[in-house]
Amino acid sequence: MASVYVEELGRHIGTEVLIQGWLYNKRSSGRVRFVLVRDGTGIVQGVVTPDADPRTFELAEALPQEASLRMWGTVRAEPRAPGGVEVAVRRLEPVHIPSTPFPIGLKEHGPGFLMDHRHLWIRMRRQVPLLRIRDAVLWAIRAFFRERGFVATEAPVLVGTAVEGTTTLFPLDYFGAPAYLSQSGQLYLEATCMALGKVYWIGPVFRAEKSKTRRHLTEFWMAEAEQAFLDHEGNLALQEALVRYVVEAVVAERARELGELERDPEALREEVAGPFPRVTYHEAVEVVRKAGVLMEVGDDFGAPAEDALSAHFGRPVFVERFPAAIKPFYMKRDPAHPDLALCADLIAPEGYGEIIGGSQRVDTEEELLAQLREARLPEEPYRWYLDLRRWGSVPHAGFGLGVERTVQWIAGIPHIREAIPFPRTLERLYP
RNA sequence: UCCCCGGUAGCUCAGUUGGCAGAGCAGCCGGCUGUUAACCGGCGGGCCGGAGGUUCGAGUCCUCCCCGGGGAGCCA
Repeated sequence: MASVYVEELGRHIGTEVLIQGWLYNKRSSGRVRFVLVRDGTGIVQGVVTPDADPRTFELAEALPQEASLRMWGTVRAEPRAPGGVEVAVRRLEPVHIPSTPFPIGLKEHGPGFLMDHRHLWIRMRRQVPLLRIRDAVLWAIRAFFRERGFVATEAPVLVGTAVEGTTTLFPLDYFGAPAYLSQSGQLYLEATCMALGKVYWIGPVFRAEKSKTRRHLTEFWMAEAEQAFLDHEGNLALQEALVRYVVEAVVAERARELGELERDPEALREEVAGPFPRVTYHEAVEVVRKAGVLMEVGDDFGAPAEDALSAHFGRPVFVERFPAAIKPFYMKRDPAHPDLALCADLIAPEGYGEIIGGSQRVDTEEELLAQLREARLPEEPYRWYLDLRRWGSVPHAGFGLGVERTVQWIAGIPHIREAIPFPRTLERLYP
C-alpha cells in the first residue's frame, strides 16, 4: 500500500491508508487510546480500540514520544479533530523505538535549553509550520524574479574585499592570504547584471557584529537583486512589488501554518494592500522625534527609532535619501542634493525592523574613485569593481532583502532565531 | 564593548527576617471507552552554576569567575 501524507488525508476519507511518521503525543482513556502522529506535513490523531490486534493496542499505550512508526487505518471525517479528519487504526508497526525519553516535552522550556536541542526542537509544534513558511517565502522570491525575467545567479561567499566596514567581517586564512566570509553579494551582482541584464541570488551572508538582540544573526540569508538601467524610483517599485508578492503567496499557500502560529492572514494582507508610504530621511527623523525618541539629524535609525516609524505608519514604509555620509561608498548621490544618497530602507510594520536596504549605484569611475577616497578605502582591492564603470557603464540599482526578518514578520514571531533551521548567534555555534 | 535579568530534580519554576530541599510536568507502576499540552492515585529522582568569604549555621548575605537570556550601539 502506498503511503499518504497527513496533509492529503482529506482526499482519502472512507479508505484505508498507510501513514509513516513519528509519535508526537499519545493519550489514553482506558479502552480507547489516541496516538498523535506527525509526518512533516501535519499531525493526525489515530484512534486505537480493542478491535485492533492486541499488539497494536499495546503499542498505542507503550510507544514513547518520537518513536517512528507506520500506521494503517481508515480515514474518517471528525468535526472535533483540528484537521477535520482522524484515522481509525487497524495496525501500528514501530520503525524505531527510543530507549531514553525524548528531551523536549510538550510543556514549556527555556530558550537556552531549546537552543541546545535545536536539532530536535525543529520537530515540534510551531517550528514545523515556521520552517514551512520559510520555504514558502523563499519559493515566492524565486517565483517573483523568475516571472519578471531575472536570471538566478551566484556570488562568492569567500571574498578578498570588504563591502562595508572591516570590523564586521569574519576573517579567515585562505592558503596564507587574508580572506573573509561575504557580507553581501552586491558588488558581484553589479558585475553579473552587466552581463545578464537583471539578476538575483539568494544566499548566506555573514556579519561579525556583536549584536545580542532578537533581530540579529551572524549568518543570515539575503535575497539580492540588481538590474541594469534601473533607477532609484524603479528600484523602489520593484521592492514594493516583491514584498507584496511574497506576502500574498505565503498567505495563499500557508494559511494553515499561519493559523497554527496564530498569525492573522487578513491583517498581513491589509498591511501590504495599498502603496507603501515613502518618506525622506529628514521627514522620518521628524516623525521619530515627534514620537518622543531622541535622535539627531545625521544619525542612523536605531531600533527604537525604527519602532516609532513602524508604529506611526502601520505598514511597510520606505525611508529614502539618507545623508551620504552614513551610507556606503557605492551609492549614487542625488543630483539635486549631492549630500544625499539615492537609497532607501524598507521598514517592516509591527517593529520587525529593516527588511530591505537598497540604492541606485554609482555609475562613473570618477564618482566611484572620489567616494572610495571619501570613505578612506584602498583603491586596489576594488580594481575589478572600478572596471565595471570603464566599459559600458549604465545606471543600475538593486537591493538586499533579509530573508529571516521577512519570515519573522510574516510569521509574527518574536525572535529571529526561530526563522532559520540552525541559527548562528553571538554565543552559539552548536548544534 | 556597555547596561539589565537569571542559573535550585531530565524540563518549567517556588523556596519568607539566614534555621530539615519543594511543586507541576517528564519517567516508572496502577486506574479510566472520546482524549485535545487529557485526567485521577502511587513511587523514584538534588554537587542549589563554580571558587573564596561572613556566620554556631548559607539555596538565601558579600567578592570574583563561568554560563544563559533581554537590550544598547551596529546592521538585514
